[in-house]
Amino acid sequence: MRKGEETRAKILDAAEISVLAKGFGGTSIDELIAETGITKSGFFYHFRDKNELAKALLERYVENDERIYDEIFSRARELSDDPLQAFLLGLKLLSELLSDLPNGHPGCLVAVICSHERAFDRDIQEINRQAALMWRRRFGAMFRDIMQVYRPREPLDVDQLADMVSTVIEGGIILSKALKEPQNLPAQLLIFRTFVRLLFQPATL
Amino acid sequence: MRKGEETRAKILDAAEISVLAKGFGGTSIDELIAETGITKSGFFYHFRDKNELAKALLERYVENDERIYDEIFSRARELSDDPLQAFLLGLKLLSELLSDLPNGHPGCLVAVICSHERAFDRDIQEINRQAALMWRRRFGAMFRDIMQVYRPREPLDVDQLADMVSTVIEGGIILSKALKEPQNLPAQLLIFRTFVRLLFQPATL
DNA sequence: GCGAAAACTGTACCGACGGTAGGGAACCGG
DNA sequence: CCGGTTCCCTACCGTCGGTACAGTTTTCGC
Repeated sequence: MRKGEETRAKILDAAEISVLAKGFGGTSIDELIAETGITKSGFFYHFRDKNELAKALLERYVENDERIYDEIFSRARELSDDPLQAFLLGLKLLSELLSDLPNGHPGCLVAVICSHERAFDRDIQEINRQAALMWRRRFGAMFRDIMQVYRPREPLDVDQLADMVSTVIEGGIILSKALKEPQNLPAQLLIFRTFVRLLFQPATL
Repeated sequence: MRKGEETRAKILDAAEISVLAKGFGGTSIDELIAETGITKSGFFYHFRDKNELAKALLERYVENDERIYDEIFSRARELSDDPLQAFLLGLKLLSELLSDLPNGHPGCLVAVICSHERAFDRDIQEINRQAALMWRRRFGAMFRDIMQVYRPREPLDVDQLADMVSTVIEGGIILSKALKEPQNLPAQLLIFRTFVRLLFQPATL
């Protein structure tokens, strides 16, 4: 029982690395079984087909993603009672975390799935959608808290503003990869941070 | 001679649709030749292999992309002499264009290539990088023009600010797809527009 | 209208890959 | 020691990317 989960995890580890580097089509099952030292039958014992592998991979990825966000923003919350300051601090911490990754962000599985749309069944697309909705809820709640205290200088839809956090992260990942400038993603996050600060800054002068 | 280019274009048309929908791995040559009514030998007469197809596809995509940006922002420039107003107008026009696409943005080939990194040779990755650099130059020039007239409320790196345009577009495409909300991308662009307006707005009150 | 190049077609083949089928075997807790 | 879990082994299938190469049609310049 525990052995099975161990093997499963090893497969998922190898698959995640390969998928983020080469896409799903570029990831062969033969390659995964070679890397994990398992046989083909062993692989298909754990996953009915490649689609189920993708599903398990995405589920694990999203869970982990949520955990990281939980950690960062709860830590930021501990450091400041003010919801705006806590959010800005959270963005800073996230930016630093991303900046410390030696080879840059390895890529977002949600984005990879989006680039393959039709190749996956509705299950997977629904997991993807729910992941994006969870981001929206998370950051939306933060902006609502902020708006209890600060008035934005421009009226903006809270959900759209919340989506912008994900937008900047996903877009930043792509640009970092295209430009081969890993520091681009954390930089983009900091610019967004400046925008948010500007948005809720009380009118000075 | 002209016939050859016609066939080539037909292949590229079919390939672009399929690649944006299913990724490169999900696009089979057999499928492309079926759709264009060509034979396999005919396909390989035009493209040595799949990699060369990808290269031609990306080159064509980037050229077209540049053309669209040229049109939109030169039109915006005609409508306003003020560089800030022209840029804000350009974003608005772009947002409207994207909003009018019935099924949303079909996807960005540059982003697809990024999700497949290792599967392509350096040629293609270099084209991708150059495309992102051209975006940076384009929008960077606009922001420099703006800064000749307006002082930003916060000091920001011009290139990073320029990259943010691409970031929001790429990220918006992904989020629109993940959420299955095509209107998300134009909405994100408008939020960014608000941010830019805020950034260069002279301090009021 | 003719000859040469361009633009294909047809056929046969290869290895890699995703996936299926089914018969085991080692391990492990009760 | 039984039985489930967790695999391994072998053999096989269809699809796909790609090669090889000979033959045919289409197009274009002269």
